Amino acid sequence: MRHSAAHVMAQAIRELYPNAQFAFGPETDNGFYYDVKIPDGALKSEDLPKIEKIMQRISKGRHPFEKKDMGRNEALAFFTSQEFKIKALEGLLKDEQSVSVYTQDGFSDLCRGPHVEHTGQIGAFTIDRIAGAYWLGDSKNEPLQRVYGLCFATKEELKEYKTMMEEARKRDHREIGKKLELFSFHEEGAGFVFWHPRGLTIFNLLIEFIRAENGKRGGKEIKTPEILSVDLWHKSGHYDNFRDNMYFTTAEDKPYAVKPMNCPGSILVYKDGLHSFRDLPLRLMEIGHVHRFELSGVLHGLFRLRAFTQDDGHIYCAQEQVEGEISSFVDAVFSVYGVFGFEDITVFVSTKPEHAMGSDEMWENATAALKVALDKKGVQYKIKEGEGAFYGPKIEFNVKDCIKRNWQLGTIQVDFSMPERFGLEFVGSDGARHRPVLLHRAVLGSLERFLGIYIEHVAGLFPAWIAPVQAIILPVTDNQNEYAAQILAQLKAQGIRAELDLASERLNKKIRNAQLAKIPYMVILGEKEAESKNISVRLRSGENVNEIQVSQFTQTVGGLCASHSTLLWPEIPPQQATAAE
RNA sequence: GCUGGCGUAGCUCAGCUGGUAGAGCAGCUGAUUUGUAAUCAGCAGGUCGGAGGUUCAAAUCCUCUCGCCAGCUCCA
Repeated sequence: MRHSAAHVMAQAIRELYPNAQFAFGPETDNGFYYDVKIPDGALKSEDLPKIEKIMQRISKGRHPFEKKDMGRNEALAFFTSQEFKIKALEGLLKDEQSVSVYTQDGFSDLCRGPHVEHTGQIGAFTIDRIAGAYWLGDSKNEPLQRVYGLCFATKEELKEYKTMMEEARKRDHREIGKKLELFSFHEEGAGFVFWHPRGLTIFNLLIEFIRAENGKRGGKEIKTPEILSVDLWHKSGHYDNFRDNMYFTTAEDKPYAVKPMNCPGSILVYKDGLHSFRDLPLRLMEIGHVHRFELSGVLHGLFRLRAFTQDDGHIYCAQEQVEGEISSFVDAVFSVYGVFGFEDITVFVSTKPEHAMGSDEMWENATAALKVALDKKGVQYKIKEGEGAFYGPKIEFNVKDCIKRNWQLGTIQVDFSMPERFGLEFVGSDGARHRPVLLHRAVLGSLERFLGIYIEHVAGLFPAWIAPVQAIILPVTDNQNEYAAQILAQLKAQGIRAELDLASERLNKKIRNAQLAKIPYMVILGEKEAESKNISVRLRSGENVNEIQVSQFTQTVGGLCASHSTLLWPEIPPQQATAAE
């Protein structure tokens, strides 16, 4: 349907620009696009509504899509005025005996199909935007204009999608990060994030959380240097495979590299001593800060940085322990994601790529171990053929956020290559030296990216346990300032991250400011509270819990935080995350 | 990196075809002492991203550069 819509769009564009040249026009996840070239001109944004209008007309005409097979030479003759179709026939399709051509309403296009029966079946669509593209996606080739359309079976779905996009725009973590004073970016360091006090509070709480999770599961934390001799990176293979993404520096004429990954450092720690089979599996975790050079055009808020922090881990184990380690890692992933409200998790197993190290037997064993571990747990997964790392197969974990976008987070990879390159060993029960298997794993991946995703997932409405400011105290008048200061001290003494608003403003304004800062608890202190020595609490969700004791508040909040609850108050349903102001 | 768009006060933005900058919010000061989403008034705040150039005159035009945004770097 979407692909058929692309043909209809091409027809509409040809009507506006009769000599338009068409390249490729496939479907996308939510619509379609077509790459076009307008000789001696360009499509303008004013053209989009016109195109859409013509498309509506064509659609209403219910013109049938007719398929015709023709020989390659016949097609070459047929498309003489379409330079890109010729190029396609002479390039990509040069080995084909015959190709197919689809025609609707007098417009013919080279196409493998299939198509819907007639143009009335292309559903609800709209022309979205124009962007730049190149013939075959190579910037050395001729520039084209890519016209994007959205297309869904029904108007309702189209509308739903538009609403979702609007919602996504409002949740943009870059905007929320600015409004909530979490972090900033500066020209002086493109691609590097500057954490502000509130953002760093969240970041540190996240580390604290993941550190505890790792510890619970037998992880031992290490920390390795950020700059290491280039020799090490030659040995690890990063210099050969990853050099373009690395930063280099020199001191005393010796070349160094800033680490883009933590594994070589971890391996040096492992190698610093002899290991018995009794030590395995050895799970070395590292909250590692890595630098990776990325092309300027791909930088994107916290999602794509040039320096970020991984909740990395390297597990050294015997071959027969791999399955068990995978199994417990999967448990960890599901458990951790659940805490953040990511319930919809998709699992992929990526298999041997074209360029790979190690024997087929090794790959088969490792891939089988991954699959068996997942099967035994009853975890459904999909295969990504040939998408594994060059050193081993991997499992990838995707989550769906509350507006149904997919994100890849954790991964666990089996590595036979590094243990070989670095000559890793352990002494087995037989007294002989054996080679351990290395598992690379990360639950959250990049903490920065994870926080970006999480910010958008909750639209900045952090649960109490990770909210940078948990409570703000709002005296109704200056007469309560002194009482408010006492309450502040009490809350802080109980470990609540609290602040006090002493501005000479009305309560309404203070509440508004607190709401905009998305602070979970507003502690309101007026004459009544000062007298009774109680506090009244307004929840961010609008509910009130009036006239309670401070200890009741701190115990309740403490309990909710300890369990990482998403509730703001017991028995009050959690706040629906919306991007509203 | 490439293509296109954008860059004006801390933030969000206005500033027509060139005549050397303006609003709201935030900030500061004062008044007000207020009970569940914006009290009033005053003040202060900008080498218009940066560097060149055209011009009597540049935020406005040109060149370069930096950054941001969208897209591309799979796909008849």
